[in-house]
Amino acid sequence: MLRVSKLTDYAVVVLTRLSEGGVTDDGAVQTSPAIAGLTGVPEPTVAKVLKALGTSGLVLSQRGARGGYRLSRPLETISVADVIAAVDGPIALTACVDGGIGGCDVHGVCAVKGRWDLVNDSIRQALGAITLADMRDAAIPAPFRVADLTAAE
Amino acid sequence: MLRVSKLTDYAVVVLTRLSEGGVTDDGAVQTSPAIAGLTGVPEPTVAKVLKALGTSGLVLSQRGARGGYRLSRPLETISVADVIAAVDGPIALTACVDGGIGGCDVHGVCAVKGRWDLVNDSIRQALGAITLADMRDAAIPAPFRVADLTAAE
DNA sequence: CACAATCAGGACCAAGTCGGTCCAGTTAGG
DNA sequence: CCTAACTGGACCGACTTGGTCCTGATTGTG
Repeated sequence: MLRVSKLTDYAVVVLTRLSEGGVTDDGAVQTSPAIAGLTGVPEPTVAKVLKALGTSGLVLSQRGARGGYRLSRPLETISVADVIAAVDGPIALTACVDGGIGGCDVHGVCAVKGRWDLVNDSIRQALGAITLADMRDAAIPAPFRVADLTAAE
Repeated sequence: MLRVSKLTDYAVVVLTRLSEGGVTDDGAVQTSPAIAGLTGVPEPTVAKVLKALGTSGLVLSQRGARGGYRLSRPLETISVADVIAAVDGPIALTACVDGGIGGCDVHGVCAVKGRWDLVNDSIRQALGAITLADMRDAAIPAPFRVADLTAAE
């Protein structure tokens, strides 16, 4: 099905919310409970997503009292590939990818060694070309966008 | 992780093998056990993959004794998207896609409604542009291929 | 100086899906 | 008429995923 995890979906919501400053724009950072309340996503899940995002450097964290999270970069510079890589790990469609951990069951007759590489590259390229700003704009009214990649079959 | 199922991987192997005619090219069709023996994939799994491929029309089946499977189209005209759609179902990265079954938990505040559409379209385009022939050629020696989509970042 | 708020990192468990197997039925050739 | 092979389904075990919670570290505030 080629699905991305629900966590990635939440990450997009959270990042978009972070970019909008929240209801009370008294400071630069927003807390996990505040974001949870604004997005409707359960608090522990929000915290989990924020942690993964922080580890990957997509958001900056301020610890201690009056702490919270804020974006490290504007939405326009964050690609979908970045979010997926942060939450779901590296983008690779199959188990036997570039590096190749070597866990192929059919190693002797494996006919697909490395074949998915160009597919993976193509996916990475497609995902790297779409930013969160594009996704945000796509949800609004929207028939006036560049339509650069939407000319699919 | 954006992974495709292992079944899809097997499907590529099986289809490639079908295109090569097998060891004994006495007829046009190849049986499931024969393909299993040639690829190393377990026979029941091969049968399952072939069935899904047959349902989608990617392979043609001949029932009865001396029956078997054969490709309905040359590898050059079968895209990765076709295989994924046949084995894993329609390509959609998230639960709430175009049609929208309406099972959104956070329906009231769901901030991603329709946002993934252009991502899905981009993925479909990328996957539709790569044929099984491309993947087959990529596994051989191979720095002399068209390099049409391999110019990723 | 002590307390409270908040992030950090992990373990943990339930649930859904996926991979894989098998069985009964149907078709076609020898 | 019997055998070989596809067809379609049910079925079960295992893995990953989604989600929760707990303990510890850090920092601003009273």
